[in-house]
Amino acid sequence: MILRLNQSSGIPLYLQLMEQVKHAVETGALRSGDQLPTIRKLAEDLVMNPNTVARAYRELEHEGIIELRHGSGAFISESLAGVTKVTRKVQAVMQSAVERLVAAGLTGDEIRRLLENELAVLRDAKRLQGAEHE
Amino acid sequence: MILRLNQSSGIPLYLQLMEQVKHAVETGALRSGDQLPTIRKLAEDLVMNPNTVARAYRELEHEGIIELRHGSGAFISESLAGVTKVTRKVQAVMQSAVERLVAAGLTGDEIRRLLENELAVLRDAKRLQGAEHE
Amino acid sequence: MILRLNQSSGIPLYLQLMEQVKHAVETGALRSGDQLPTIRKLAEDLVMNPNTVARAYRELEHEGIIELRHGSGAFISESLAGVTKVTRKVQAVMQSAVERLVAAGLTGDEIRRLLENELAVLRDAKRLQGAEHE
Amino acid sequence: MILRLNQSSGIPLYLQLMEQVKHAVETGALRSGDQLPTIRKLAEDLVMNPNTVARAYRELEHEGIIELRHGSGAFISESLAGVTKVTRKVQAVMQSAVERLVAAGLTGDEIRRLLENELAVLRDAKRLQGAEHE
DNA sequence: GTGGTCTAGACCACC
DNA sequence: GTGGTCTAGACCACG
Repeated sequence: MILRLNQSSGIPLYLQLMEQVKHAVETGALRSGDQLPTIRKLAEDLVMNPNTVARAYRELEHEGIIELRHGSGAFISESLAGVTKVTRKVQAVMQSAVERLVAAGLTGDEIRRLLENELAVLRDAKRLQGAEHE
Repeated sequence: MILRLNQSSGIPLYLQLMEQVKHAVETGALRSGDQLPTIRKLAEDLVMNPNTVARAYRELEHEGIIELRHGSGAFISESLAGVTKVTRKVQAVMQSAVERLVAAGLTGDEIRRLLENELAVLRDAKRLQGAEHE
Repeated sequence: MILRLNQSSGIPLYLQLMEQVKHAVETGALRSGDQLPTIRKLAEDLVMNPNTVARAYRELEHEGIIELRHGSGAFISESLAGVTKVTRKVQAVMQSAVERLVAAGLTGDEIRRLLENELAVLRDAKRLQGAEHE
Repeated sequence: MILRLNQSSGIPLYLQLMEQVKHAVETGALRSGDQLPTIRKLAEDLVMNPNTVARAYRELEHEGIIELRHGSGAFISESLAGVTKVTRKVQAVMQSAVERLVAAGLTGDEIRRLLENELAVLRDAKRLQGAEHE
């Protein structure tokens, strides 16, 4: 699993960590039973405060994505009922769209705004289900 | 111009406002020279504090999107050099992708993570240009 | 007299106008009895609101720099007791300093901060007399 | 670092604060990595509202002068690319000029106008580079 | 304990 | 009437 953290993004580090673990689970890069790095090791590797890694792990546990087993570490949960499987086919849809938008000259921020706008339209039309961060 | 604000999203209201104004400018809903609502009026319409609207306007001015004329109001800048034109064709690309992803059962958050992942891949490949919020 | 106005400077237009008239008087470009342009004409020439020109003239009159004679126009005052004569020699001192600073790579803002710092030091030492804008 | 604020100057407090921090950075009184006082402490020391200090810090961050690290404090940026080094030699140029002008009887305001005039002349001659506040 | 956001309301400055 | 500043204080988010 590749972890890309951006210190100066303004997005909380613990949230960046959570999002990347979730995405890895969704794509199958991380599977039920897989062990995650220890808090201490991850904090060291990513040069961040162990409290921050701990918070990410704690909230991932709260969401049922991982299990914290005292004394032995953090593991991807066995039951991942609510997790959608993001297939390669599905990834290809986004990849293709992004490539066309970048080719059209759009920046990442502009693409994000486009996406948010589409999601907002669907939300207004009540066609979109599930937990939303906004 | 449609303004959709989400009080419970956790995203600062002034940022939501900024993003929506930027998107309106990118799609051409707002054009150079157009006058924006006054701070007080917008605050009243959106049921928020005038200081919060003022902060959004002030930061949009810093970014060169709008111009604040003391005593006369807020206007879209005449020179919008860095603004990409988001055409209907470009919007259709995103709309189509989102519709397929929603049909595949993905939630908004999952779609956002997919997008972030694609952008991160391109960023690593140094193919993506322009200001990024992360 | 050359008038240089900067619409986007953030400095009030009426103040810019006042400063330039004062400087012209100090250097002798404008002398006692000289007639200033009418409010209407100046507003037209500089593409600004006549109220703004009127305010500048009103405050210059308040400071005793000019006299407003109803029906005939604005004139530089006959008695300019408090006005320091800025000789060419004095101007040369500043010119030489600025040229050396610009040659050293400083921007206008940096030079202004240098000046403010020097003035503050003198002010603290109580060696500087006279009205200060700060 | 010496901070001189003038409550009655008409110049916004947050701007005065920004200018002084910038000058301290330019002269080397503050260096990359140095921690600034916390918002609350500075507000207390200067007898002003924490929000006002926060605004100064926020705008200095926008300009890339400082870095705000959530939960740990404010620090001078590591990369200060655009900052000119104001050496003692350069300071001496301004000091000497100001002393001669004060000796000639000029007030601070008159000296400021002299400077602005010189800068305007150079600007017109397109010899002056860099960000200008006007 | 750090910075960040938001509200409420007063008062000022500009056009 | 417009935007701009400042204060006061509550509450949240981060490390």
